[in-house]
Amino acid sequence: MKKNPTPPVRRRAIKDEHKQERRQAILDTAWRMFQSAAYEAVTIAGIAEAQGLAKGTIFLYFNTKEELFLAIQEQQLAAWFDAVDSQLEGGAGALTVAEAATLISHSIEEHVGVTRLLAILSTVLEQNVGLDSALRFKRMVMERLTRTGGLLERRLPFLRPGQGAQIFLRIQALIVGLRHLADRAPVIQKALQSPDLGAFNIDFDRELSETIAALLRGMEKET
Amino acid sequence: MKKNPTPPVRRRAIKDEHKQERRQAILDTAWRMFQSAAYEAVTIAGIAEAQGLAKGTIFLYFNTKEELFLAIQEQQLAAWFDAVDSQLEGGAGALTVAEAATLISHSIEEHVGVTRLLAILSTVLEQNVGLDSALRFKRMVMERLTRTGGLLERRLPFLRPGQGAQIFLRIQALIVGLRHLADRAPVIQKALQSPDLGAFNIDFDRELSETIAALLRGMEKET
Amino acid sequence: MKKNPTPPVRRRAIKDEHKQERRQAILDTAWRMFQSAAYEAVTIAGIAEAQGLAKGTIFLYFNTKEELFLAIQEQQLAAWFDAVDSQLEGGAGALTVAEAATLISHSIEEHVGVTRLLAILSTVLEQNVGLDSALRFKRMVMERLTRTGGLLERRLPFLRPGQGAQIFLRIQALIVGLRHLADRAPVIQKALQSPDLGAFNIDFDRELSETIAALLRGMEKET
Amino acid sequence: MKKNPTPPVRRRAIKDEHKQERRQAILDTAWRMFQSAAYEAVTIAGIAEAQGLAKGTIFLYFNTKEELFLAIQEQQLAAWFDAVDSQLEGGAGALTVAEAATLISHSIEEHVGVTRLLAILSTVLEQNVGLDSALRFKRMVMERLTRTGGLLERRLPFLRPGQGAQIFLRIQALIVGLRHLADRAPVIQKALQSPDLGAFNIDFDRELSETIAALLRGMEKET
DNA sequence: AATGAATGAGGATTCATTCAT
DNA sequence: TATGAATGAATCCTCATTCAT
Repeated sequence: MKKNPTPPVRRRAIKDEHKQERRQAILDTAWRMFQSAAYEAVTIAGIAEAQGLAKGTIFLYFNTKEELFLAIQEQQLAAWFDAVDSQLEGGAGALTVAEAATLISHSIEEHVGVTRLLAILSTVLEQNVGLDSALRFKRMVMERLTRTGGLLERRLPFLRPGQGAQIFLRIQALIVGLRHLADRAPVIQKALQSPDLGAFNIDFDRELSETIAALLRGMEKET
Repeated sequence: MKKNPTPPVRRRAIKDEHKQERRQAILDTAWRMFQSAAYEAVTIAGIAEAQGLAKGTIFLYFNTKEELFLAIQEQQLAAWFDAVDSQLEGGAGALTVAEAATLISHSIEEHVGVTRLLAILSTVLEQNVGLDSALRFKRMVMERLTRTGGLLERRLPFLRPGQGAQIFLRIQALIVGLRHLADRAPVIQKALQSPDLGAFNIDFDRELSETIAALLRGMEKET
Repeated sequence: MKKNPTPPVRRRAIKDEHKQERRQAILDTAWRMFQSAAYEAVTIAGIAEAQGLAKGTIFLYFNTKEELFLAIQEQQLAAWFDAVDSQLEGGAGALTVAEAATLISHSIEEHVGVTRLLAILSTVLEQNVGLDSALRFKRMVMERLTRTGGLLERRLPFLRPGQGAQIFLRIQALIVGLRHLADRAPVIQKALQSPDLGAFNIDFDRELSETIAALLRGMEKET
Repeated sequence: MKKNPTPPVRRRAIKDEHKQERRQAILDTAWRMFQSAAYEAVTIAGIAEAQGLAKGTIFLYFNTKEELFLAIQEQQLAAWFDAVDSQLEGGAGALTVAEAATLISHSIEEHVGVTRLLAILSTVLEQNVGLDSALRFKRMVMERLTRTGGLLERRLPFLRPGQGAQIFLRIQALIVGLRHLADRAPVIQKALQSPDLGAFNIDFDRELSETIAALLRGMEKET
């Protein structure tokens, strides 16, 4: 059935480099599938098939389904932090609160997937994961949070040391919460078409942006 | 086998009044069980048994498990709104932002269960309910949100019309997000014992309170 | 597809009597399947299908596959004890050791299945069973062992109190061991066709009978 | 990465002698692991790792996991026969039945592992081996059985030719059966704490010893 | 209205074994 | 010879929901 004269996929990943490639290919496939389906709908069997591998092979690279998606989250989160960092490092002078809020909320808008994963992080992903994976993930987040928080503090001089990271923690909470408000089940979608419920049709991006702005202003004033 | 001359529980709820009683009894039992167990751990079979009913009977009063818990959420949310309302109506003069933040966050602290339900509202409860239930629930929330939002606006004069409700929506998002951050799986719990990760051990109540305060201050300044 | 004008199987077992019937039907089916297949080859799905039930229904009657087979063992063992008892009660006078050995080993020959179950009792059946089932089973065995042991003591006057039961325990061990020697995998079967290995082709019944006889004689002499 | 000037382990076993060494090393490791874990818990991967080899390498020396353990059983059984032989050859005169029973049961007590392997011999080990391995194993057992049986006949003059081997076969059955009775699953362990079931808590060594004695007495009397 | 027996979908995971390198 | 990456078979059990009684 398969007659590729030149098989596009390496049969065996012997070298570390190739193993990394394969690991990444699995992550990419899973990530792609997750973007158009709910977490539960993305099965290991599906990922394996889509990737041209056997089910068992997936488990050579990830101990559990949850660890696989935690690894995805790790990368996506890192990508988001990268984006924010480069924005914050892009300039030197102090930002206005409005500018900072826009910068952050824009970066989030461009990483929608992260927010969907974030929304199931504690209830699903972190539930079936080894201590190693958990530690690795949390440490990565902590590190980036500290770093990016520091960068933010530099651009928002009213922030006291540590408040940068704290803001991002609060923003994370906001993201999860707003994701929940914005990702509505079909029935809810339908219900909210009722004119009297229009106010529930919130715009995730806009609402996030404004709330972040308010939050920053509030922390500024606090000083 | 059981020949109670005066059965303590009504066998059949014929009159509407009795049906309501039974419906409420089911809700109360489920609510009680949920307070000391995870949602998944509260099974229909368990509720039925605890209530002295048959499994099938539960489904005469609620179409799905999710509708049952949505009804609970409706009541608990109403109770919370009641508490906030009475607080806001208790006084007349303008509140400081700090006072308002304390008032709100205290009311939340006293309704922990609500926040736990809120955290699974969109991902679980709203996923398997009928349009009727969804509409009814959303309408109730909208109504209370508007009302309580109005009351808040009266006590925080810097708020523009509609901002009161908006604040509560933002707080809802915060609650969900912070719940997720605070309710950690055992592995995560263990991981966070690592000294370098201590900053992740957030105190739900305290963090919520402070963030609400910052948010209110920010919205005040906005004007 | 199924158009039985008069369905041969009751659809729902409401009355206790019918539930017992269904439970027994499941046991009978599983037992029948076990007699022509290895334990692992008898799957719950297979039993359910053969019985015209859904998989889940089996679990209404038995908590685990192992409990199901433990229940079978309970019945089969009881049947064997019944047979031995009736033999022992059939006469009154003292038996010779040879007569007793023959009586017992004959009864075993007529209950081959019991010995096959006995052979997997501790390694398989007792591994995934609730405390209740375990207790129930062990108590039943204990009771019958005591009873039948007592009967044996009456017919073999040289036995001291308690030795009857002890003999049956030793016989149980012998059965298990000889079963293991006699139930050979196909390769072993083939290997034992080699002339120099002929002595390994033991005859379960004969060997059991003779060993029991020797054992009884030895216990007689002991006195 | 590792540049040991004098590698402690031979990388490649070219000469037959070295192959034997490696084969034996694998057996020793597996045997050591089996002594503190259940058969299923001793995995090929585990053995390989403990031995510093790759999984695949194990299969260069043994066709299946079962053949590996059959080879272990072969050696351990031989060791046990050696022990018995040297005991039997140690003296010259006739033994009493009690002395013989003690001699044998003591030798078994000192080879607990053998009895544990014996208990899974026919149900597990012999199920997935090649004809060659099977033949080799059975022939070895036959040979030793004959030899040791002969030695026993010399020390127990009442035994007729062939009865020595027969006794050991019966003892093997007893061992298997008593192992099954003595090695109880945790639930069973718990169940047997019930006072009325105390009689099931048999002492393997003691029971084996007494039963062997009875068996020998019985065979003596038989003559 | 109440019961509770029956249903059935649904999926991760392990590990001996193979075989490309 | 050695490696170790890849394979893939194989199955129990839960529990919300339905529906015959």
